[in-house]
Amino acid sequence: MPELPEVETIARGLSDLITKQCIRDVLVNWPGSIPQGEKVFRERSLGRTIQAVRRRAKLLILDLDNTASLIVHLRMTGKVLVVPSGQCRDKHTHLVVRLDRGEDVLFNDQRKFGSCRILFPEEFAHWPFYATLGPEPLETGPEEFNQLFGHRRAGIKSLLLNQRIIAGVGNIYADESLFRAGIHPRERAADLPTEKIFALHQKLQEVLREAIGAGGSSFSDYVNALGKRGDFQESFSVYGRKGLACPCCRTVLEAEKAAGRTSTFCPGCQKRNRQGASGTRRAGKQKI
DNA sequence: GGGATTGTTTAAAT
DNA sequence: GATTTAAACAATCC
Repeated sequence: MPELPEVETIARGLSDLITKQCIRDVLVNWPGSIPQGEKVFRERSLGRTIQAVRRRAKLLILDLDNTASLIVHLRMTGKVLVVPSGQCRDKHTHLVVRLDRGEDVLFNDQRKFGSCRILFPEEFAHWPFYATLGPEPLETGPEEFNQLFGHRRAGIKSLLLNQRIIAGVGNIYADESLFRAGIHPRERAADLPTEKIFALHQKLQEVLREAIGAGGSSFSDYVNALGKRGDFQESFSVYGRKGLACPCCRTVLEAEKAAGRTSTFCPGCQKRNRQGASGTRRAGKQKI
């Protein structure tokens, strides 16, 4: 749910609220939210000042004045909220970072998949997940983008979702950018003409920028650091709209599994390159 | 209670 | 051996 635009929105809001504030206390309600354990987490954060808040991929990163970084991965249902100290605590609030000016930063996660850790630069750089992330889509030019995808035989959607190929894209923005570029989600990347790859690059950047401008998407329960919902769900063309009309050609939208995830697309606007044309013809061996 | 939800890892297949 | 696919995993909701 929180993908690049949502995490970016949280980071920007959080930056205004907590930069230059000092961490006075840490309260742990669910130890599973901090894999390093409470002792290490407290040692590395108590008395430290938050110098900057930023995003990389879907990671929210708070840089501390001891060179360490507090890194939050929201996964499915994670939220980070700033509230007046002691307020608004519910059973899904797993971690409370108490600041020195009367506010708490809450880590709230209904499904407990998210996590928070504090890493020093050396550890951060060698964290396998971080070290293997692909480039930021908004900082990638068309030629580089083409090199990431052009020769690969995997389905285009699974590549978009692969954080090692390109970072920060999830199911929403994969479906929306494929629709805008007129590409079927199960098309093999290598079968796409270069112009289509360029189109995808442009549309992906476009949809990400629009979503950031709208404060992210809140089709379910996403909220930013102030508890405010985003507006981009109003602009979805295909995501979550199976059975409804394509906003472009009015064809009924369909859904298929691609890379193990539901993928909604328009059969009219997103036609397959070759395979689809002659039905189910298939070369080579075929088991009965 | 089965199925869907998510991003990521790991195992298996090509 | 590299690339790709599928299944597993976490917890919860409907």
